[in-house]
Amino acid sequence: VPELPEVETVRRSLLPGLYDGTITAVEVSRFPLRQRPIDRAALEALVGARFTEARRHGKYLMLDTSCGASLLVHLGMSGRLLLVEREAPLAKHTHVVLSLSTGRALRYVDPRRFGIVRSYRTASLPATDELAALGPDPITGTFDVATLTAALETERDLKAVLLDQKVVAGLGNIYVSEALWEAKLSPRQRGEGVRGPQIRALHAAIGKVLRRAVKNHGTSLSDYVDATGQSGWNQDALRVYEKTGAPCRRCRTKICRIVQAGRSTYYCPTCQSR
DNA sequence: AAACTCCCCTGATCGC
DNA sequence: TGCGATCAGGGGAGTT
Repeated sequence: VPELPEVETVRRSLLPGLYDGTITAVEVSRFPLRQRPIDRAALEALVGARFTEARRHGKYLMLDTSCGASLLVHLGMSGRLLLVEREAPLAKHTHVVLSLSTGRALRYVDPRRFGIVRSYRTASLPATDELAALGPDPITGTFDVATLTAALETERDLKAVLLDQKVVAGLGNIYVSEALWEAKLSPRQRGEGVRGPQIRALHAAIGKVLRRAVKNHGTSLSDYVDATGQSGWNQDALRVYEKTGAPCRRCRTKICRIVQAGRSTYYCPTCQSR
């Protein structure tokens, strides 16, 4: 499940090599990504350009090029962005290949096709359907206690608020559970019931779990790997996610799993009681 | 506004 | 050994 730390790890692992050479060819599969056909012509317009910057906002990667267009990538559930030798074996479910003059290739692989690979004018990226409504990035952006406080003025529960990409961009199912455990807050607590000190604790917890996960090169629970095919090791640092029945590290109570909005939430019923 | 349901999609897993 | 059902969760869309 690629969330902010996994996408950031992909971004960093692209940097050795991404800016070298120019794009020489584009190939796309016949399958749609997220129910929309891949825009072959828009991607082919990148031929001749070179990558100049690799940026990230939440779970989105923005790869700027010298022609004024950017590649916008979202990994969805099962997406992989790989920078490999041109001749490396082609993985099943490879949907986009950008060949580089260096003999390498940027490949997008996504079995479930929930992801996005699109090209936009760099200047228009902030106004795109994908990015326009995104909340601040909690690592690089302006996600502060005041922003979180305002977002918590709601009857929605904490799980729903933190998963909402309009509130803060980059948290997914894993890191919401982890941040709420860190802050000792119940995922079922309503936003408006959270008081000042708890809001500060939650804000700090979000930063802490995300920074730790980035340091650990992301969480490789199922099949997440970076752009060079390397796994992360943050799964060894998880406190609650997929830890049903294991003892809470703080109080030894067994970790519980509940379902909220059709998604699993893991938490300690004792030290996250409110 | 927010909750609800349904949908997309493949691979792993499980029961028979 | 295979085969269908179930589950996983990133989103979006439509309805209440």
